[in-house]
Amino acid sequence: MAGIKDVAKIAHVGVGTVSRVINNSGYTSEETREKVEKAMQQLRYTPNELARNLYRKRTGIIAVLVPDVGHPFFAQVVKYVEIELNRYGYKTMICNTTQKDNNELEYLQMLERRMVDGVITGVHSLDIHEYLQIEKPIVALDRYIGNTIPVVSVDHKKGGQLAAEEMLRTGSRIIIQFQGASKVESPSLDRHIEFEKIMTEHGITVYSYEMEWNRLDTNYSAELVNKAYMDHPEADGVFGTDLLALEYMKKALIEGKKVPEDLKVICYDGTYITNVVYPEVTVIRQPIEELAKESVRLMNNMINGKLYEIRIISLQPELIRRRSTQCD
Amino acid sequence: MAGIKDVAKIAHVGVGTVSRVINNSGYTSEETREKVEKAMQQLRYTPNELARNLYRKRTGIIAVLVPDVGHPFFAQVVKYVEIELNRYGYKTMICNTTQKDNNELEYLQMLERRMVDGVITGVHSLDIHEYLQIEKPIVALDRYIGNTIPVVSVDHKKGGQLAAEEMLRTGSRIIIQFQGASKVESPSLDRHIEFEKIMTEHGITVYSYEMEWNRLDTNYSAELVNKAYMDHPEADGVFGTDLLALEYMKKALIEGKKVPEDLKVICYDGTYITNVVYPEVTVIRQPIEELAKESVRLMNNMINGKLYEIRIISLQPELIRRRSTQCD
DNA sequence: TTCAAATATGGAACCCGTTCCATATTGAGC
DNA sequence: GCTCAATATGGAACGGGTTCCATATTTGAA
Repeated sequence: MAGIKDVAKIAHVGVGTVSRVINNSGYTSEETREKVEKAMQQLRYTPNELARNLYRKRTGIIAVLVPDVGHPFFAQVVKYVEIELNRYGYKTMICNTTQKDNNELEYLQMLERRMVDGVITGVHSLDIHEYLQIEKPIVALDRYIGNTIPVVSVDHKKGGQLAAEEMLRTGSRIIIQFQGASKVESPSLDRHIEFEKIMTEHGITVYSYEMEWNRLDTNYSAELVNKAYMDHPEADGVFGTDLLALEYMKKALIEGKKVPEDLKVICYDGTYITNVVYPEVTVIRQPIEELAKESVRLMNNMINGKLYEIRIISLQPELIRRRSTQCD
Repeated sequence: MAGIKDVAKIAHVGVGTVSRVINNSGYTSEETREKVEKAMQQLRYTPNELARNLYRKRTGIIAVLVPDVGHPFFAQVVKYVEIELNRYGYKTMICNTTQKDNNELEYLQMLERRMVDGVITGVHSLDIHEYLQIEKPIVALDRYIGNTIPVVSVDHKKGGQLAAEEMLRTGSRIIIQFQGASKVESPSLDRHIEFEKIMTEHGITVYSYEMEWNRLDTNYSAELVNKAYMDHPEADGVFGTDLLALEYMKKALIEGKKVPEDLKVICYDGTYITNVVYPEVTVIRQPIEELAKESVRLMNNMINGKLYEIRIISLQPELIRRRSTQCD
């Protein structure tokens, strides 16, 4: 592979001059510039980014950690984060953490090894402790990690409230709720706490089913849904993330229930999969694009030493009312 | 940041010795090793991966190019490719190419700039020409790019045949088909050609609707589906990729049709979204995991200079029959 | 005891760019 | 014609590792 020295030799100039031509920095005469450019073409020279990065102490790569890129919610998150990172000139490295727990640690270490300039993490597996050790740009998506790491999160309490109000409006009496494991401290639990609180205050029964994190495989959710259905076949409302709520709705339809007559459905997340089901479902749409935008903005500020907000940026979820919560 | 020299100084040894301890290479006495390790801990030393990579001329990063990570099919592809790359010790960089066309070129250039060791491409936007210029490890997913670049693809002809046979079995007479733009030479077109061929041979009418690549947004597909439905409301069968076929089914259900009585549905891809709809749909499942495994295996062989198959590895799609093609 | 092989270690050279410093030349202003 | 600034250029030092070579010491077999 041709290096800068080869170019310099062919063009009869010094390496510094070649570098200046490549980077358009310092002074170069038109004549020299042409000689160098000709030599570069002749040798099909491409600068070695690794050498540059070594000197510049940056790679322009941001690692994005998610439990499962295959999951519609995280797929959307990754998509928009990638687009946004790209706008700022960063490359996106991704990491599924579901398979092996220590993956997360591995990627955090890449920060210290200087292979990535920052980490945007949307996972919950690792002990907070590990994060706090690292004094490098880290942004958390929807998770509190100590007081030093900025978090971008959605106002899930509001989301739970929206869902609860909508459910109350429909007059449902017995509701199945699917939520993440409560042992993991995640802002997303707020919606379920709030939902349950409001419902209970109004004398509505809520049965909550917890789903383990890191168990995003289809069989597991199918089993959970079946169990929930069988436990309380009299339920007339369901609230949960897209896949679970829809799977529950499917189960109910198979069992002969009618939606919305016998069962009201509210999906949390509102990813594209909610667009292809019938009857059309009411969703609490998460502001995924904004989540991505904010997290990348924060990341960029951290990297460039600009001021940034340490604490939660609460983005607003939105209720989109459709047929599945229509009454009469 | 502490470097290897600092460690060497603290431990009163040479830099070579420190390097040997870190890499467990060459000879080191137990005593020295301990001194060095102590010094490393004391300084919280972490080797700079960039410097290593510069010397080793590799980064261990593979770029994965897809039109849209948010799309369920590609999300699955990326997921399994990432898992597989991880097994081989590589990191995954992703790139959505939908937004800007030149992104694809940009990532190809990263190969030459040595920021990535290889590219696995699942996109169709760039001129083949650009690819052929590059003498670096490239693996194509489901796309022919010249004679030098290995391709991993699915036996789409077989997929089309499976769909056609199933559709014939149901006795549908007028079928709507959604397919990618025919101007892009993609193996995936084979399924539609084969499907249409077989159906036509049996005197069945097939109306094909082409979807532009790089238009994976929801509105666009909704419009296309509406148009298809309105053009031929008498259709009694639909065949297309998950999202389009399901969206069509939804439209039909809204319009009062019954599935499978009035409309048979076959989804191509069979991603998880087909698991949450009612009625349950028949799918031609693409072997995404195998696709990922094979492409990564090829990539690894290319990188390590082992033998690898240049030509198509045809993986088999699978018909999974469900309610949407049930007759009586 | 002797000598080759094994073990141990330091440090220079290298990977491939970028930047800085030293030096040279040109040109404008007086 | 002289001076200072602007322009131009080469090359050493550097970034932070790895490897190789030279040299020193220890071990084991004869």
